[in-house]
This record gives sequence, structure tokens and C-alpha cells, in this order.
Amino acid sequence: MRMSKMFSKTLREAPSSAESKGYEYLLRAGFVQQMGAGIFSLLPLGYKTNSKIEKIIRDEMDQIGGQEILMPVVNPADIWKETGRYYSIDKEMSRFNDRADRDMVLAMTHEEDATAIARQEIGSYKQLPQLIYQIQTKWRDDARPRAGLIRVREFTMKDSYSFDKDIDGLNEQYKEHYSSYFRIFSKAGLPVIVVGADSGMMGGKISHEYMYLSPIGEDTIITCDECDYTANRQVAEFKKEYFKEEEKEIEKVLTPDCKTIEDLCNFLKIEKRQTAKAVFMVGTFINDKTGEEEEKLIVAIIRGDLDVEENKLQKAAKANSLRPAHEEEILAAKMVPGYGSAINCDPKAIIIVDDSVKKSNNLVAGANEKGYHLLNTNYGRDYKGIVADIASAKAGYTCLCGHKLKENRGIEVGNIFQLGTRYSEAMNCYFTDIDGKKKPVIMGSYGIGVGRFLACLAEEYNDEKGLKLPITIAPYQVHLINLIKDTSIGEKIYKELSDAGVDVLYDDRKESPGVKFNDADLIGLPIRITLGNRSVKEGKAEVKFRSNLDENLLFDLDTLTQKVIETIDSLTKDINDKIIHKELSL
RNA sequence: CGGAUAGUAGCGCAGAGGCUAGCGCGCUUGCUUCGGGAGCAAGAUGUCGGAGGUUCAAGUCCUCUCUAUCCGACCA
Repeated sequence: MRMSKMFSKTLREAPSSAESKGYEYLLRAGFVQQMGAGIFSLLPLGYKTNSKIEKIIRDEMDQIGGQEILMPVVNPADIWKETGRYYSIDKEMSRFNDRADRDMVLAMTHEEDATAIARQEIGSYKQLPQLIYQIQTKWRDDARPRAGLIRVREFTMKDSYSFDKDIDGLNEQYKEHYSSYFRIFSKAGLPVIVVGADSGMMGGKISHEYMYLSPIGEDTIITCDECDYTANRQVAEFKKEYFKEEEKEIEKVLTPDCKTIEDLCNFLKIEKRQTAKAVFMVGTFINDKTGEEEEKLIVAIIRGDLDVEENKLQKAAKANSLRPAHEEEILAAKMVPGYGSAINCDPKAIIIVDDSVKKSNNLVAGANEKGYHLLNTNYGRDYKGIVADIASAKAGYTCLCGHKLKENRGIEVGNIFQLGTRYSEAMNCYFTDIDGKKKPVIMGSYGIGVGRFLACLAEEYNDEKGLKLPITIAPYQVHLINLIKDTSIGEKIYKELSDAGVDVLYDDRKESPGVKFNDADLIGLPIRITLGNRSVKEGKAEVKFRSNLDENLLFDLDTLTQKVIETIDSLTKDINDKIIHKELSL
């Protein structure tokens, strides 16, 4: 490609909307352009990179037996009504009516589609296992897109769907994806860690997320260096210490102005772990069949030294969504904010008790009366509820193995889910097994956000001058800069390299050297060849690596193409040598 | 959806009642220059986000609205 003909231009200053380095460079180098909130176009450089990422993904998916298909973005709402997600997913899924007033949706994921396709094609165990995948546009009307390409509304996703006759088959395909994803990310040079995850609205059981660790990430990942435990905070477990003593009688005490646990502890001169606090939420419960919504007050009781993890709470309460309760709602259920507990509350409220509370006793809790608390409250004796782990893990807490946990921010670039029969049963996707019986197909679904993948690479590979993407995914392998007025040598080398199959970006513009070097730094192609009078006079070209601009090599012009190909091979080999082979045992 | 900020030339910004809206970069033409964002000269570019209103006079004040960004709620 000749830079003189290139569609996009580079920007000297960052557009004001760019707040992360990676995103700033993607904009300035002309990889992407924003169209609206969370809506982007990929310009030629961005699209070339995107295509290289997709190729790595396709190769890997094909390798584990995937067959590429393409499903529609626009779906009849019927299939989404079959699984109930038409009702359970809120505004994030966009809906409209077609000319005949039929309900339509923009598919935000394709479990429904994949299942609808599979039920047509699969009838016998002899056809299983199967794996289909697609790389396709998703629209998710996120309430708040942010951070450039990290959280967008329209994006490209690789999603694959596995179909098996039994759990062993599912486990097999799940493990294949587990390993395959590591190879995909490492081939592109993106460091990721895998974490145990919440299966969220997918509704399955086992699931993992692939996280790129970055301070701009929106997920919190809990890890243990000692036993390699890693989990999204939404599901992370930790070891709680319990304190049991002889059970004492409940006792009401005056505790003026003690609306927070801190005030209460200072006033009573006790530790936070000796208290039980109540957190009030309102959960929405949706009937999958009718779409009817119902709201119920949820009271979460947790020991004062811990915090509630809303995701865990939502699961324990089996709620569709949660929001903080308003004061009136709390009062209506006979509880008092600031002095609340589950004791003598409205029986219609759902009480979820963290196991820390069940296993401790004689805790100080609210008396549901302004200015009063109760000493020595005990779960079981004084109130009952659903016991679950609803506590949020934090750095410094103790891992189940006994060591200290750490926390990091991360960006989810991929996920794998075991769906089981959630979709096949709901959508009547059955096969006849060897024993002649009809059984639901067992499914898994596996996603990679392609645009987010690119965004993460841009975050990972940059410096104060611009991008420096790895050779496996950089839009071009070589940046050829001609500084000589007589362009004949530049033209000759450009042709030689191109003919030899090298991906070259040739700066043939009539620009000053400074402009050319700065643009080359910004776009950051891995290998830079500079043709200048100094070296060309001696029959040589200068070669630099974007990853280390201080080192300057001289290659003979006669053998340049050959040497460049060798260099490309060696850079590629460096990355391939670092491909992570990791297996999951289930 | 709540809170905050911002919309003026392709990009970054100034102009905060006064008559013809500016600066830097970029863009166009010419000459010179040619190894780290060149110099000189001559140019072009705006419905001041939109709609209403106040005023003799509105980028400038008021109302409404749209859009974007950030914080939060939310997030397969």
C-alpha cells in the first residue's frame, strides 16, 4: 500500500474524547473513526488488523472442528419468546416491528438462532457432536458505552455453539475451546488470564472468562498467587473466619445516631465482625412464559465486616435484576433504614443470609426502631432465611488455600459457557439417542469480542510515540520509508518486497522526513526500512524494529528482500514460541 | 436512567451582549528546503449543534431539544 493513496490520515492531536492511550492512538493513526456513542467504523488500517485477528480465530476454530456459518442479525421475536429472554432481557436488546407489525429483535447473541438451526438439522446421535461458529455483528444497546472500543454497542463477535449428546461430549468441546482460546490470544500477543465466572444471563453452569488485565478494565478479578485461584469478583470465594461463643439472650439497647456500622461499633466499643448489617434491595422477578414482572424486597443480612456482592445476592434470591430499595419500600416492609434487621420484618420480604452470619452468633443487629439495636441476635433462633455466600471478595482476604488474595482490574475479551440443556429444552431441540430415546441436545457457547480484542492489543502495545502492534496482527509487516528524492530505488524495493509476499506500507509521500518518521512511529508497524542517502550510497538500507527504535541495523540492498523475509519469520517465530498451551481438567 | 461537563473550520482551542467570528495545526497553489512534525509568499474553509424567545443588536442572555464525553446505576 502506498501511503500517498491511503484513505485515512493521521492526526497530530488526539481528539478530545480519547482518554486511554490505546484508543487515542487508534484514532490518531486512523485505525477507527467514531460514528456515535459506542458505534465505530473500522478504517483500512483498523480493518486490516481486525482481519488478521479474525484469521487467527478462524484458523483455531477450524482446527477444533468448527464449521463457519452466518446467522441473521435481525430475528423474529418468536425464538426469543421461546426461551423467555424476550422478556427477561431489558432495553439492552433492541426491538422493532416489521411492516406486518411482527415483533422483531436485533440479536445480541445467538443461542436462540443456533438452537433454532440445530433443531432443524440434528435428529440423531450419529450427527453429534457438532460445532458451528460465526464472526458477526452484534448490537447491544448498552446504557453507557465507554472507553473507546472497550465497551461499545455495535461490535463484531466470534461466537461458537457446540452440540453434544452427553455431558462428556460437552466437556470435551469445552476443554477444546479452553485451550484454543489461549492459543488465539497468545498468537495475537495478548496476555490473558482465565477466571472462573458467572454464567449470568446465559443461564448455564460452568463458565470461564478470558481477561486482559488493565487498570481501565471494568471487571475486578480476584487471584491467589499461591494456589492459582482466579475468579471474577462476582463469584469469587474466600475463607471467612467465624466466631462462636455461648448463645446469649437478645437485648434491646439505645444506640442514638448509629446509622452506620462504624458509628455503631464506636458507640458499643465492639468490632465490625460482631454486627450483622442489613442491605435492602428490590429484585425483579420475571415469569419466563408470560413475561409478567414482579418486584420483591430482598433483605441481605451480612456480617458487618463484609460487603454484599450484588451478583451473588441476585443469584441466591433467583432475581432477574436488583436495584437498591427506596426508603419507603423498606419502611413498608416494617424495617427501618439504618436500624434494620430481618427480625420481625414483613414475611413477604426475601431474606438472604450470608453464611458468615449463620456461623457466627450473638451479633448486634438493628431493632427496626429508630435509635435502637439488638444485642445477641442469632440466625435460626431470631429469624430465618436463605443461607448463601453473598459476600464480596477483596484484596487481603484469605484464599480458601490460606494465602492472601489479590485483586486486579480486567477486561473480558472472551468467555466460554456450558449451557447444558437450557436452550435445547426450551426450544425443543432434541435428538434420538442410541437407546431410541429422545433427549435434549447438550450445548455450549463460546465468545470472543473481536473489536475489544483489538482495543486491548492497542492498550498493551504502545509507548509515548504510538502503537507497536505485534507482527502477527499489525496491519502491515513492514513500513518502507523513502527519503530520497529520486524514487527509483524506493519503487524497486517496494515492488520486490510486495512480489515476495511481504505486507508493505510504502511511504512514497512528498513529506518531510520528520512527518514520515512520526507517522511511522504512530502507526507502529513492526519492521521499518528507511531508504536515505546516507546508507543507500553504500548500498544499504536501515532497518529498525518498532519495539526497539534505538537499535539500527543495516541490510544490503541486494539481499534486502530475503533478509526482511527472514526477519519477519523470526519475529513471527518469537510469538509462536510463546503460544500458551494450557489445558483444563474438569 | 440519575449527576457533571462540553458542542464555534478536518483536529485542538479562543471569543462571555456591539456591528466584518478568530488562533495553532491541517488543507490548496507557487518557490525554496529535504534524516525527526521545514521556510517564505499567496489562498480556501463556518448554517457558532438545532428550534423557539428576550433585545435596537445574540456564539454570547433565557427556554426547550439533540448530540457527545466523564462519574454513577446497569452490563450476555
